[in-house]
Amino acid sequence: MSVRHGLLALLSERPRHGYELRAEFERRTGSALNVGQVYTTLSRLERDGAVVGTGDGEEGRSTYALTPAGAEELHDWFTTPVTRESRPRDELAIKLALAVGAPEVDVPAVLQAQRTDSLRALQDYTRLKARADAVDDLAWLLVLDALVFQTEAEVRWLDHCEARLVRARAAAPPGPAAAPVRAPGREGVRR
Amino acid sequence: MSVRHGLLALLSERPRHGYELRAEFERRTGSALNVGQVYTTLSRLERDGAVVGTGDGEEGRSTYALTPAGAEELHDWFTTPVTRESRPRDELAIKLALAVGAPEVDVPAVLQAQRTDSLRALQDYTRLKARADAVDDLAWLLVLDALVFQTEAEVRWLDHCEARLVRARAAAPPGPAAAPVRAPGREGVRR
DNA sequence: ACAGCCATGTAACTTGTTACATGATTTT
DNA sequence: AAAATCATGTAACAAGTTACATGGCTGT
Repeated sequence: MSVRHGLLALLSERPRHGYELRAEFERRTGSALNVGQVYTTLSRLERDGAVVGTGDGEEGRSTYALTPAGAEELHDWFTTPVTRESRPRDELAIKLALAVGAPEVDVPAVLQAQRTDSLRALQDYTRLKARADAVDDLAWLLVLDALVFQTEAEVRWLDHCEARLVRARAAAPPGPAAAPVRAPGREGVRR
Repeated sequence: MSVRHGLLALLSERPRHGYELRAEFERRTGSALNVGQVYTTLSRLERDGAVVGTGDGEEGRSTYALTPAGAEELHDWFTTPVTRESRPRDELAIKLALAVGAPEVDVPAVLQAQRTDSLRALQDYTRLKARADAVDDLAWLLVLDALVFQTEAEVRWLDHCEARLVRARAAAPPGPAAAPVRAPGREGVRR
């Protein structure tokens, strides 16, 4: 619900209309946002009593403002940490976890392709950061920092995966050997 | 589409039925999966010709198998890197980016709450890793490594945010001073 | 007999997303 | 005059998620 709460956050500064919300959201978070979604989200927010739309006289250009209920929802968002359980599935981790068990999958190639892409992305972020530093845009700088930190961690993880794979192959190299011990059951990270 | 492709990956090893798919998916990826979603996803896969269900005689227990089309879709998944653009929005980054502009938001408190939660999660993962190491479950180990790397990066980023905030406040401390320069426009990470 | 797990499936709903239709205003 | 951008909205759909209904099998 990043879009929903993001719109609430922008409306907490002052009332705005849809197109402006989209532009501000993209400018500060660097996350593209389809205009259509702004309007669908705004109607849902209005339905839930979190915002009110002031039908500005004629057609077109209706401005939305935060209600007390919306302010409360926003406050809850800011004070509740983002837990791992609340995040969407990590597609890359799932892909690798299932790749090592699937037949006919060249796992090192998968790792290499991913690393190449991540390193390229890292260069882009560094370039963008230099530009963002010049104009002193705090919000966008924080987002870029996050992207850099995450991508660096990803590259390190990919290296780590390769090392683990080498070790695993050394332990039980060719053909169908004795079936490895299976984990009996585990819990904890479950959503 | 992690679930869709994840199911394809499991079916590439051998045909399975729904309940078993759910159990294997959870066991290897540590990502909880509602049984209902397995069945809805399987029917979509069947609709798209990626799997075939063998209506096993009587009611109950129908087994699903990969088709050539499904194998191709799976191959594409494995060979295409996960780009930043294809990932879901980063809720935490968005939250912080908008928090620094919103009035009446205690940003340091937000950072602190998030850090506490992340550090707690980090401890959990370390404990789980010790257990996973013992039973030698490669897939699950890779997933845990990813969680650790990501969470560590997140904590470092939170520290970094705090430092940036301090610097920003030192540069333009109290009341409404001269309006800071606005970024004129920027593009690149857009989806 | 009953609790609990194995197993399959459906209905309803939410969020996110794209594509499209429409028109006003601004720039070239 | 034409092109681009501002601006609002609707329709349709994909993916994920929850809750529910149903029934078989197993262990106590």
